[in-house]
Amino acid sequence: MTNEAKPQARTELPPQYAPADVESRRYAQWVADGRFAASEDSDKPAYTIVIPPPNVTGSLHLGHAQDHTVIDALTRRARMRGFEALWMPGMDHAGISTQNVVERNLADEGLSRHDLGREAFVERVWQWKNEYGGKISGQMRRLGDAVDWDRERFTMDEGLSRAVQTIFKRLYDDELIYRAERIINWCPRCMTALSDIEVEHTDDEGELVSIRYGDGDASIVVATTRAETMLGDTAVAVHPDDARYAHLVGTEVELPLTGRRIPVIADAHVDPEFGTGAVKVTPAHDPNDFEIGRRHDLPNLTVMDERGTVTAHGPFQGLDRFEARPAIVAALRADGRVVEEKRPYVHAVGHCERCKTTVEPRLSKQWFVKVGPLAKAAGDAVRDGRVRIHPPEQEKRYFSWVDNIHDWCISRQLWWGHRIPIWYGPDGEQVCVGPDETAPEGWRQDPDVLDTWFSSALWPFSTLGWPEDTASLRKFYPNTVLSTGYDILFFWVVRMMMFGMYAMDGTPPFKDVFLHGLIRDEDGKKMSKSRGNGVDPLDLMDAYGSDALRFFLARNTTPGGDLVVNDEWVQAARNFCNKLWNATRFALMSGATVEGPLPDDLSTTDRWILSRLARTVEEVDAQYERFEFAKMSAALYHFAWDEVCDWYLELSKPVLAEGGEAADRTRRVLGHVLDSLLRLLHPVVPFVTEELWLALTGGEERGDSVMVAAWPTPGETDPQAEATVAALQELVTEVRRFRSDQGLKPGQRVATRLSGLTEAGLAAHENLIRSLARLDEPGDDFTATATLAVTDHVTVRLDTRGNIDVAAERARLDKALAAARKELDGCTRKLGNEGFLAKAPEDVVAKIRQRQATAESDITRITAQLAALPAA
RNA sequence: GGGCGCUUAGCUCAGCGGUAGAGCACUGCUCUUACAAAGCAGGGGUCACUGGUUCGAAACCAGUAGCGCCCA
Repeated sequence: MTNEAKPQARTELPPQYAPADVESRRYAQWVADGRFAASEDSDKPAYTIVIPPPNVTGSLHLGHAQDHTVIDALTRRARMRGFEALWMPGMDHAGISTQNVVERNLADEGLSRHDLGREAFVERVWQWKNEYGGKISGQMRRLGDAVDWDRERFTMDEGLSRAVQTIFKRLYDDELIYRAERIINWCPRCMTALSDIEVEHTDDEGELVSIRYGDGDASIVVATTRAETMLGDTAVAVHPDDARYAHLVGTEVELPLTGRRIPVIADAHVDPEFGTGAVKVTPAHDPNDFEIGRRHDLPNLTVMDERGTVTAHGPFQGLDRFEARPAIVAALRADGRVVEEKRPYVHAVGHCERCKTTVEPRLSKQWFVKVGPLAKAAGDAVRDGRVRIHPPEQEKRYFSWVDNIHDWCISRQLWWGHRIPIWYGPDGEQVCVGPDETAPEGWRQDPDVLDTWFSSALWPFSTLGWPEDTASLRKFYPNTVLSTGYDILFFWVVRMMMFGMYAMDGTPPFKDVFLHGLIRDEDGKKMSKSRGNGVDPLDLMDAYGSDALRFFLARNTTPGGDLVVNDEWVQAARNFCNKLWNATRFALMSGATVEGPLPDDLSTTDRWILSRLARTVEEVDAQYERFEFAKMSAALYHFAWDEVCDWYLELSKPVLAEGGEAADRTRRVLGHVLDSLLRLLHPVVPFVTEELWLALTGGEERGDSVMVAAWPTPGETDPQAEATVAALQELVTEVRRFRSDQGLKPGQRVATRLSGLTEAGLAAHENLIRSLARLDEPGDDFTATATLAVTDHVTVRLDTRGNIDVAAERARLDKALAAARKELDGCTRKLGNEGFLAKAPEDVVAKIRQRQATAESDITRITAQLAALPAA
């Protein structure tokens, strides 16, 4: 290959970036080259993040895309910084939702899971998983996720199931798992127990009915929103100090409609201020009443079955709970028992997180984790700084939860999931069976399965081979960072903390927890399946490219902050990718190179851009450390667009056109700056940077990749070059503003005489100034028709040949004068204030004095210009 | 009911004691050979309200109003 041929080939980038031509090709190449694989045998320090396992039933939404962008950026950057970076992929089995989906499919065939039987049904779910579970991995490939696919895990895999059984057995043996009859949240539609946090509370319109129990002097009025539960009342409770009812405590009243007599009891938990101060007690159908019942040895009378159908004998038997309510109120009314009815009465009602059905508190025998000691350890790990939560404000939520935690109901009346490893003997014995143990002959296994979060809680180490002492586990545990939305802090993060520390000898599962916000639609509403306002990330990627979506997400990801989706912003991110594309295209056309060391004796503008690059590297590193993705992205956006493209490339054009050694040096600096910029951007926008970096460096033939290029380190800053270029920018901008105000066409060149450049330190840059401001040298017939005094030093005389719009110029100067006067007034007022002079720090006073002086000279200069204007 | 947080330009947000900022949107002029998915220039804010602290408050304190989230 000849030297001439190569640069020629390198200029052949099309004028627009076409993501579709690049993305799938690059991703396939990365996978083929094994770029994502992490090795436990590596000498490099480990950097580990596990994917928050998506539900196998679903597909990724924008919230996942945001989370994946963050994780991918962190791990890609870690890899470039020399870490053995592992991003662990996988999915969870999503017990309730998956079972629901498959049951719905069965229903279409007119079948229920009971028609199939347990074994066949579970087989059916596996079939479904194998058929449809692939959608998510396809989405991840489109997003560019650099996950180690060879390590992909599923919570129902054999190894992970073994981990579940192992930890269950350990917790059971440590008496941290127990079975008890309690009031739990029951979903009558899913027909299973739910944990507290799987219940969503909303303010719903209901009714408040006041009912008189007993008769005459021995009557007492109670209020309820759930009249149908009165069939199961076993007491009426009042506060012990409530004088109104003191005479009734210890007596019995007749329960309407049933003829049963129930006691009036005194309990300190009754609020005498609420309603009549007397409450009906239904221990089998309300958690608070259950506690009262326990304290007073009341019978638990269950009057509804697991479908929410009334089972109490009598006229209401067989009615659904929502039919029974009006029927019972009507009967009470007919009986003269209803004292008052409030309708609508707004109160908090619990709903099943998965299907939104109203949750029924139900007395039943379930398995629980005793979380007290586990939560204590999890809280301490954050309190003593072993685990840091970003942003720190979220720590309060974390603490309030681990400090006030309730035992965790882990059994679910489902078939899809990890079956509880407890076996019952013929005489009521029970045994917990470990992974390599078998239950005694003839014993029966508990029919229930475990909450999905029980297995998700093991994710940071079960995916690495635990309970085996694997090399992977030793290398990659604890994880470095855990990134997820703040909405699942309790669902998942706390539980990983509890189980991780329990299983791994007190070592927390990760060092940093990064919590980002939720995605909202354009109206600011939270995106959710039930609202139907979700956006498919694939649609946005199809329209604008993966990098555009990723850059948009990164640029709007703040610790704890929500993100509003707007098509125009994704478009703006797409435009940014195109800008990068064209900057590199220009560089290639200009012969930019990455070969050899940076030359000495660089020009001021070369030193300036290198100084700005150094500051950008520092800024990007600092923001990454703080998980400030928005600020990190903004720093790169600003550097790339405003400094490299808008100024450095424009400043380079005349130098490159000139040719010679100066041009060679600039070609080298240009190559260096773009090389560094592409590396810095790669973790966020992997595809376009790979394509451009390979083109710029010629790395394609070497089988190279920006993925494994070293992360830039900050170079020297050059304050002197920065000051000079700042002055140059001010001068050029001032001339451009004048031109624009005067209505001069952008391309129109204007003969101009510049004076005072030497004093301003800009003498060496006159040709650059002329190039950027489109100013020609004055000819023989030069006549200054307008004068600009830009700073104290520089005067610009322009020959606009009578085209001067005096009114426009006067308006502009008047405005500038007003601003300068306002500034002068402010400064003078401050400096005339003795309190300010006496108490303000010296540097502040000096700064104000400086500003006062500048304002004064501005006023003098502008006033002179105004005076020099021809009369209107 | 308890707790936490928010209120700054049309939108989304940054700034958290010392000249009110960014991106997008908007207006004007331009196809100036990297890019019209662009360039250049510009307009736009009593920093929710009321008090207080301070030489100085968007920022600190107290209260008010509205909004949001979490937990019960």
